[in-house]
Amino acid sequence: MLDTTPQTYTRADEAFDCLQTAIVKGDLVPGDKIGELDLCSRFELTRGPLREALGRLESRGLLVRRPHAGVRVVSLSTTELVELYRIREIMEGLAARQAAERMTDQEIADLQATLDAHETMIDEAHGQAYYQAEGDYDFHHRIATGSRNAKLAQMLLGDLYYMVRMYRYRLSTSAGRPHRALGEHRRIVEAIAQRDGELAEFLMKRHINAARKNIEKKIQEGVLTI
Amino acid sequence: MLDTTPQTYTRADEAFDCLQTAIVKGDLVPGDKIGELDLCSRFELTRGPLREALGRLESRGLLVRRPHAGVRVVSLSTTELVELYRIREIMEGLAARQAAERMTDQEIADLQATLDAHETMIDEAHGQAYYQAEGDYDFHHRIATGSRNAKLAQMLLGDLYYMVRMYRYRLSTSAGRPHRALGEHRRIVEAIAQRDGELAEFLMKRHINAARKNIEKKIQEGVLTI
DNA sequence: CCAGCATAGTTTGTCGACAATATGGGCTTG
DNA sequence: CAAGCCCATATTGTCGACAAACTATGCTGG
Repeated sequence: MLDTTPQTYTRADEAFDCLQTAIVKGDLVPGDKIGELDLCSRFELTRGPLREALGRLESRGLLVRRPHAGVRVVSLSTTELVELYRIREIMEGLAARQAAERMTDQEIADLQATLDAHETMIDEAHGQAYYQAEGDYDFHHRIATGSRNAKLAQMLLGDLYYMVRMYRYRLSTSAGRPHRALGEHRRIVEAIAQRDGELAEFLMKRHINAARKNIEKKIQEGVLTI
Repeated sequence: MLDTTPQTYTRADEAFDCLQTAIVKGDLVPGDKIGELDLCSRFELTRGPLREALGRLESRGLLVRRPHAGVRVVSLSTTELVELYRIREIMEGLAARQAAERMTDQEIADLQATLDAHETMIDEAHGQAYYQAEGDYDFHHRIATGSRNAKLAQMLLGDLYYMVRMYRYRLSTSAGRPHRALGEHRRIVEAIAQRDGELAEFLMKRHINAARKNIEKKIQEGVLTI
C-alpha cells in the first residue's frame, strides 16, 4: 500500500476543469448570464456534478451566483484588476523569497532552462503575445510551487492566476515588454540561484509592480476597456 | 430596482455555514473521517446541498476529499501552520496599508471604540482566552474590510481566518500576551488614524510576526502538539 | 402614454433512488 | 502462523423528476 493512486476522475472534477478553462480562454464572457442546462448540454454532463463545480468556482471568485437568478462569470472593474496585482505583488514576493531558500539545485537548473526556451520562443514568434503569456505563466508557476508553501501555492495557482489569465488575453503586451520581462525573470532566477531570498523578493515585487503600472497606463490611455 | 435584496438563504448556504462553524469550533476534529449521511442527519438536510457545501469547503482548503473514500477535516502540520502566519503577515500588512489610505473617519472611530471595548473585556475576564480571541478577530476583520480591496478581504476572511481560528482554540494565549497585543493594536490604529499607510503596514507585519514567533516557541517547547 | 401589477414561463433549488467504487472481514494458501 | 486474495457491505458518485422562486410579458388603471 505504498502508492495509493485511486485517482478516479469524478464528473464534478471534469466539470470544474471544463468551466475553468472555458472562463480563462474567454469562451464564457464575463458579465452575461449562463444557464445551467446550457452548460450541461455543452459539456455533456448532468446538473448534479455541474452544480458542485459551480459551487467551487463561486468559492474561488470566478463566478458570482445569485439564488434562483442564475450564475454569471465575474466581471472585474479596472480598479479591481489593479488591486489583484497589488496582492500578486506581495504574495509572489514571498514565494520568490521562500523559493530562494528552499528550491533544489535541480529545480533551479530547470528554471534557468525554462528561461532559455522562453527566450527562443520570443525570438521566433516576435509579437506572438500568446506564447509570451504561457511562458510567463510557467515561470511564475514554478516559483510558486518552489516556495514549498502549500497554502501560498494554492492561493496563487488556484485563485489569483486564473483571474489574471482571464483578463490577460485582452492585454496585448506592449512592444518591447517581453524582452524586458525576460530580463527581469533572469535577474530573479540569479538571485534565487545565489540563495539570496531578500533580493529575490525585492526583484519579484518590482517585476509585478512594473506589470501593474503597465496596465494602469493602458487603462488611462483608454486602450483597455473592461 | 434600487436595493435588490432577494437574499434567499439556500440550503447549501446553510450547510456551508453549519460545517464551517462546526470545523472552527472543533466539533469536527481534524483527521478523522466524516460520513455524508452522518452530516445529513446531524444538520437536517439532504445530500444534494451538503455535497455542494463540501465542494466549497474543499475548494477553500478546510476539507480534503478523496473520491469514493470520504471526506475529512484537513489537519495542518506544525510547519503548515507556521507558513499560514507567513502569508497572514504580508496580506494583513497590505490590508493595513490600504486601510490607512481608504477607511472613513467614521470607521476609524468605530475601530478605536472596538479597542476600548476590547480592553474592558480583557480586564473583566482576565485569562479568558476566548473573548481575547474574538476581540482579536473583530479587529483584524475590520481592517480587512476597511482595505476596500475586495479580493484581499475575501482571501483573508474566507480562507485564512477560518483556518487560523480552527487551531486557535488550542493555542491558549500565554500570560501577558493579551495586553501586549492590545497595545500593538492601538499603535496600528494610531498609524491608520494618521493616514500613515507605510507605518501601519510595518506595525501590522510586526504584530503578526510576534504571534508567529509565539506559536513557534510553544511548538518547540512541546506545549503545542498537533 | 406611462407606471404598476398580475400572471405565465423558464430556470434554479431540492429530493429520493440507482449505480459504481473503496474499505474491511473472512478465507485460503505457502 | 502469516500473508495475500476475494467477496460482502457500506459509502460515495450520479441521475432524473418534482417543487419553489425569479424574470419577463401583457394588461389595467391613472
